[in-house]
Amino acid sequence: MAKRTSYCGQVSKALLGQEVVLKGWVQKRRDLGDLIFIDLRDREGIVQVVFNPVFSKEALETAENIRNEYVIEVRGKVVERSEGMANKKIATGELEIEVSEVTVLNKAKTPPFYIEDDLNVADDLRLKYRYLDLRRPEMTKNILLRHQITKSVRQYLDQQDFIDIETPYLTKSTPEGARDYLVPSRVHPGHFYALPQSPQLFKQLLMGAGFDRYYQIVRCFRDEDLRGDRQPEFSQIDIETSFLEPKDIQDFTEEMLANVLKDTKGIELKKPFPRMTYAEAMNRYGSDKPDIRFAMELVNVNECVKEAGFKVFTSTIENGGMVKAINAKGAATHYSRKDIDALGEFVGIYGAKGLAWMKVEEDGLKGPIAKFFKEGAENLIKAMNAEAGDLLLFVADQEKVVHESLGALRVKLGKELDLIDPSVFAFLWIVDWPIVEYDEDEKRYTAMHHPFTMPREEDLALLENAPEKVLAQAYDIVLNGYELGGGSMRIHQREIQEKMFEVLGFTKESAEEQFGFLLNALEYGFPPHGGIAIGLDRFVMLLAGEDNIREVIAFPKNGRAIDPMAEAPSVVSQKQLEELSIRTTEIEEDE
RNA sequence: GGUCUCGUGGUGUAGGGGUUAACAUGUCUGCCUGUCACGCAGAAGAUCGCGGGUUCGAUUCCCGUCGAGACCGCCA
Repeated sequence: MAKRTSYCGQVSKALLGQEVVLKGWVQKRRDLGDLIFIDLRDREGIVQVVFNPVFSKEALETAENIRNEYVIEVRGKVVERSEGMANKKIATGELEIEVSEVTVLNKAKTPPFYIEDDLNVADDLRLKYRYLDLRRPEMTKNILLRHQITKSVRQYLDQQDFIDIETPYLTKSTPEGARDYLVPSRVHPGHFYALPQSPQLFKQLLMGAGFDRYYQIVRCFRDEDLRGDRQPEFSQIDIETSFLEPKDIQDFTEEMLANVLKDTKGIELKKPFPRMTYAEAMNRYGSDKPDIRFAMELVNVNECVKEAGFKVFTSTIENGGMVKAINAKGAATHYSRKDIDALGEFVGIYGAKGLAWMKVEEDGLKGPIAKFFKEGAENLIKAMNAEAGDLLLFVADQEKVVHESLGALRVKLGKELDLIDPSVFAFLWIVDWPIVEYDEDEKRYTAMHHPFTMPREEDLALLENAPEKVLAQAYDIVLNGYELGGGSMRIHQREIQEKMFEVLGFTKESAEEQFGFLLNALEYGFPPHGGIAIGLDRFVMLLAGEDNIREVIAFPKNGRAIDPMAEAPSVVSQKQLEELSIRTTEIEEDE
């Protein structure tokens, strides 16, 4: 077997006239009889190779039996295609290879789907044959981009004196947060490890150990239902530092992200990124991860509507709720009555009991409820910054419902009305998060970020009696409407950490049992510290222009956490279970 | 856990109470020396997801089930 001299996709004019050896997969064979063209593909691209009895009769005869996805090796001369024969669609389109020798390295069955971009097949089929799916140039490109991104991140963090340290995957289950993936211990019957939801405690303890600046590109595991931007195992760029302020951490994070954008997309980001408080984000966008690439902000219209005599609005306000609206600019003609009804159903998903609407026309407001607003129309139009052709959409409810429903509607309309420039990367910090929120189901406070987050110094006194008013030294980084990452300053004093556990409903004993090692460590000279974690999969997804993180993970799970290729999860033998002292309650179907 | 949508040759779709189940693409065979969505001629390929019901008759209607997708819940 001859040595490869070039990737197919990297054949260039510099090689003109030279003999090359290429190895790759047959993308397409075009058989014209005594003349055969093959598009040969490898990870870098495609080049056309030509079989002609003038170059080699033997090679032509071999080529007659070659089929798609065969792995072949060709030897031949790089030549310029004759006038008018260039293919502008591929990078190597002005060149081709005159083949003098060909070897079939391996045959291939006809693949279950065609290896091409813009594929239209069921996701499960793609996942079952993921190794074929990954041959598709757009998938190869995504995986290569992922590599470029992690390379850029590592380079930057290394330059900044961060130390890459591994942390355990077999660790301890904790009650807070997501459901854990458990791993049974053979050596200790009835005992289980948990796979980490994040290396949170370990990275804090590394600060306690004095490493000062840590990073790790690390797998995290959460046993929750999947979404387009959520997989049961996912990767974080995990960072922790000692002795820094939130601003320092945000600054180097921005620089790191900006470097990646520059290295991989050639885009120069403006720094610093904008900052917005959590309260403002909820108020203006109805979301803690607003997409600020377009406006259509939520407007509180309580003052404009409370006197109007429209009972739904007035009674909501009287009962402590609110009325907010968004202005779908110029959408009045795009949306029929039926379309608006559909929008009403959409906000219903988020608990809104209805969607009121009015169309703005030259001579005022129109629509079934317009009659209530004859008086205050001017004010309303002004508040909504409205003009003829606009569609005003209102939700009246308790704050949470108003924000969630209108926030979601805003995003939906932003897409439908094509208000979003997909080439823009809009980063944003969300700061001043509440430290806890009240969980109605569990009748207790739960940590909004995590239980180790440091409250603002000035709010510490409130922790005892009004924890819901305490703001955290926490910050999320948002990109194009996705939560890209989040971080915080951590508690480094035992008393405050104990107080926090108390607020979260832990008894002294349970706190000691779950997190005793952390509490102990805090007593041995623990430095002030804080950090951040960036969701790598989402970051790659957004830079790749995809809308599902499956597209940037080599071997992802499907929507039900199954790997259709490896057929995981699967039943295991009775012997294995016995070794682990495990008895299952489900009846196994296939062994 | 909930709501909604979908399940028809390898793949993607159309169809519809009685059909030879249609189309595109792929596959196979033959012809073809400038193709690149090659072309031309021909061929093979489907128990219409599975189970039950209604009916003289079901791939079509109904119920269940399994599978897939989207969203909600969940994801500190």
